[in-house]
This record gives sequence, structure tokens and C-alpha cells, in this order.
Amino acid sequence: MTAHGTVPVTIRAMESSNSPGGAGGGRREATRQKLYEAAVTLIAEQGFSATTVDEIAERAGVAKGTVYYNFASKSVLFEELLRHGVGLLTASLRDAAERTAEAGGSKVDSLDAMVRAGLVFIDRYPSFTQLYVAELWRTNRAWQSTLMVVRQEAVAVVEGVLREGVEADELSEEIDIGLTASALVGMVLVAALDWQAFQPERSLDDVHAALSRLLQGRVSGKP
Amino acid sequence: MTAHGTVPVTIRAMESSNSPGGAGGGRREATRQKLYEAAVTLIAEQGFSATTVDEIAERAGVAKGTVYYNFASKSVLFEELLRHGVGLLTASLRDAAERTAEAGGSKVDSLDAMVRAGLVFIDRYPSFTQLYVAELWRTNRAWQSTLMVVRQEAVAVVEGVLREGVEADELSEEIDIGLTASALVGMVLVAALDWQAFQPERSLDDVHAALSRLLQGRVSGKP
DNA sequence: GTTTTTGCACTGACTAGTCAGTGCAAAAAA
DNA sequence: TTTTTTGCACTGACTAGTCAGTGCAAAAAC
Repeated sequence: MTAHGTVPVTIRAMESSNSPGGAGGGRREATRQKLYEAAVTLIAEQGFSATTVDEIAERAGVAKGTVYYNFASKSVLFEELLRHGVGLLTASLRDAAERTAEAGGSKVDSLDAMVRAGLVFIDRYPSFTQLYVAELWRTNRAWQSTLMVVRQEAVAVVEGVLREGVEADELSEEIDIGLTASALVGMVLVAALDWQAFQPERSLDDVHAALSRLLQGRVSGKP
Repeated sequence: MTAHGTVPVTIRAMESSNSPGGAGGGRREATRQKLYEAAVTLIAEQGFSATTVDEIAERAGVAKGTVYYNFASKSVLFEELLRHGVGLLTASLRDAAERTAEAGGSKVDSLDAMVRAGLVFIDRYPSFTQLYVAELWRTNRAWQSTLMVVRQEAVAVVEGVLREGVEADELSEEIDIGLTASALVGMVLVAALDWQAFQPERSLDDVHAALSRLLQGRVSGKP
């Protein structure tokens, strides 16, 4: 499940052939990808309900019937989109933590690497992130449970590193792991979305530096 | 906006009657409040587009026509809701900062007080917060500009305190004020929403303590 | 004191339009 | 051949917004 490298993985990376013996990507999978991409942008901009299937089909350059040939319904298309996207994020976070550990870094280094991995992800898939945040705390929606499961998966990765940090006496044992993980995720999420929305010209390194500082408590006092 | 303790005192100079409920702010204002309350909950749960005007009217115990008698359109109702809610938050943050300053606290104390004020706000108006987060980073929406203005107003309060902290040599002058403010807001927002959604039984003090720790860099190292 | 008028707040059936999803025959890949 | 896609007409449910009319209390007229 671990993705390969920090090399920006495109959506296409999760591609898999649908025919058991077939080797190539397959025409069908390509169509699905086009639909994912079209849907993610439109839904991020307008929201799920305000986005019509006709729009999605048009943006994907595909007939409406094709949407229904490939997905049972509009919500199913959306749910698969969510699962797919969060899968990528989780893999990327886990990978960042593992690589740091293998390179002999501390747990704080791991956290820092995960912050960066988060930023890279958001930079690459801003629409997905937007859409995810917009839907995460909604209740009474069809895909609510999907979202919960998938969220927990991602947060658990951060919690894991925090826990190891405490066990290794590297982090204060008084920290609240769950809350701190949430707060860290929120810090990265909101800062990155603001960055994308209001200062897209700034570099990722810049943003990373600012968050690193906050993470490592180098905000108060002089350097 | 959900009902809050202090009854909004409206201009009753021109109002002819105030018979129902005694010290209320007039019949019309009462209806508007009911509509706000109904709308905020429903939109937080389902999103703007998925929420129908009929639902809002029904939940408010009012006829559909009344919605349009009181608001020009569904979006206008929503926009006024947003303005109202963020106004409350901004006032609350500013108040927290001022009170701390008057009591002779440091800038970090001010930040901490604002974190708490944010938590109190979210605790009191969870639906509003949910809805705000869900809509904030959307593009191509009618109320986009309203949202931007109102967001900047709130973030500016945090930025102001950070700036004063730097000027007073209390905070590192290397911090990026805009990004740090965003990150702090995000930290509080996401942690609080997660708290509400997944561990509502925890106390506000608990959550505040966890965030304080993060804010003050008391995460790494032993206490 | 009684009747009539005024105007605000509200009502709910109705309109005009939108959109998810269907059905199907024919064309293009594979 | 089989799988996938296309194009397009169609339906039925649902929805934002409208409008003629109601209820009512205070003011005006009688």
C-alpha cells in the first residue's frame, strides 16, 4: 500500500487494470480517471449538490451515459473519489514517517516530514483537499461513514508517531495524543488552504518553514 | 445563528407592537431569528445547495412565503447569517485580547485567551462553525466576497496580536505573521470540530490545555 | 362607542424550471 | 465478436421564487 517515493504521485498512480489478464491501463480506467478529475474540480468549487452530472460529463469530454456506464450513481462516483484521495494522502504520510525513521531521524523530524508531505499533497491536489474539508464535518450525508473511516485512517498515522515520540521520551507524556494530532492536522490543512487561496505565489518551503517553527515551539522568544 | 443568551435588542422605536414574549424585539425580528436558527443547523448538516427553502421554513415553523418576505433570496439569508456569525466571533476574539492586555498579560497570554475564546465560540455555535469551514475555501459562489471580507476581519485580530508580540520582542521576529495566524486559527478550528464530533464529552478546559501546550511549544521535551 | 380603513406580517398553492437517472440504437474500439 | 462509448430524447421528482389573499391590531372616520 505504501506509495513509491515523495515524487508527486498523480491520480493515475492508483490505476489498475480491470481485466484480470490485461496488462495495459485499459480504456475504461482512463475514462474513470477523466471523470474523477472533472468531478473533483467541479465539486470543490461548487459543492456536491450544486454540481450536475451533465457538467461533470462535459468537463470530462464524455457522454452522460458513460458516467452511468462507469458509476452506479453520482454519489457512488463521489464516494470512490473520496476513498481514492484519502488513500493517497495516508500512504504519503506513512511514507514520510518511515523514511525519516529509516534515515535515523527523531520523532519530531518525522512529524516535520509529515507536515511537509501534507503540504506537498495539498499543493498537488488542492481541489481534493478543499472538497474533503468541506465535507468532513457534515452529518446526515450518505457518504458520512465512508468519510469517518477514511479520516481515522489518516489521523491515526499522526497519532502513531506522537505515541512513539512519547514512548521514546522525546515528547512530553502529558500531551493529549488525539487532540494534538487533530490540531496538527488542522494547522497544516488551514494554513495550506489559505496559502493556496490567498498567497499562491509563495513557495512550499516558505510555508513549511513557518509551520515547522510553530511545531517546534520556536515562535515565542528570540531565535 | 443559534439563540444566544443576550436577546438582540433591535430598534423598537418605529415598531408598533411587541406583544409576544414580552421584551422581545418585535414580531419580524423574532421571525428572522427563527429562520437563522433553522437555516444554520440545516445548512451545517447538509450544505447550502442540499438544503431547501421549504425545509428551512418548516423547521422555523413558518410558511415559505415568510422566508421571502424577510429575505430577498436563499443566498441573501445565508449571507446575512455569515456576517452575523463572524461578527460575533470577531468581537469575542477582540474582547479576549483586550481583556488580557488590560489585566497586564503578555502577548502569548493574549493568544492563549483568544484560543480559549475561539473554543468557547465553537462550543456555543458548532453548527455555524461547521458551515463556515465548509464554505470558506469554495470558489465560484455568490457569497464568496462576503466570506473573504469577513474572514480577513477575524484573522486580522490574530495577526494584530502576533505583530504586537513581535514588536515587543516577545515573539521571534522571524515568524511569518500571516501564515502563523492561519495555522493557529486552523489548529483551533479543526481540534474543536473534532472534539465536538468525536469526543463531545471532554471538557473545554481539557481541549484548551492541549492547544495551549502546542501554542507554547511545550510538546517536545519533558515538562 | 362603533364601524371602516390601513398596512404590516404572514400564508400556501402555484409556476416555470432544473436535474438525476433511463432507454436504446448505432458507432467505435479492442 | 464483445466491450465500451456516444448521442439524444425522455421522465418524474423536486425546488426557488411568486402572488393573490388572510388575519389582525392600531388608526381614522363616523
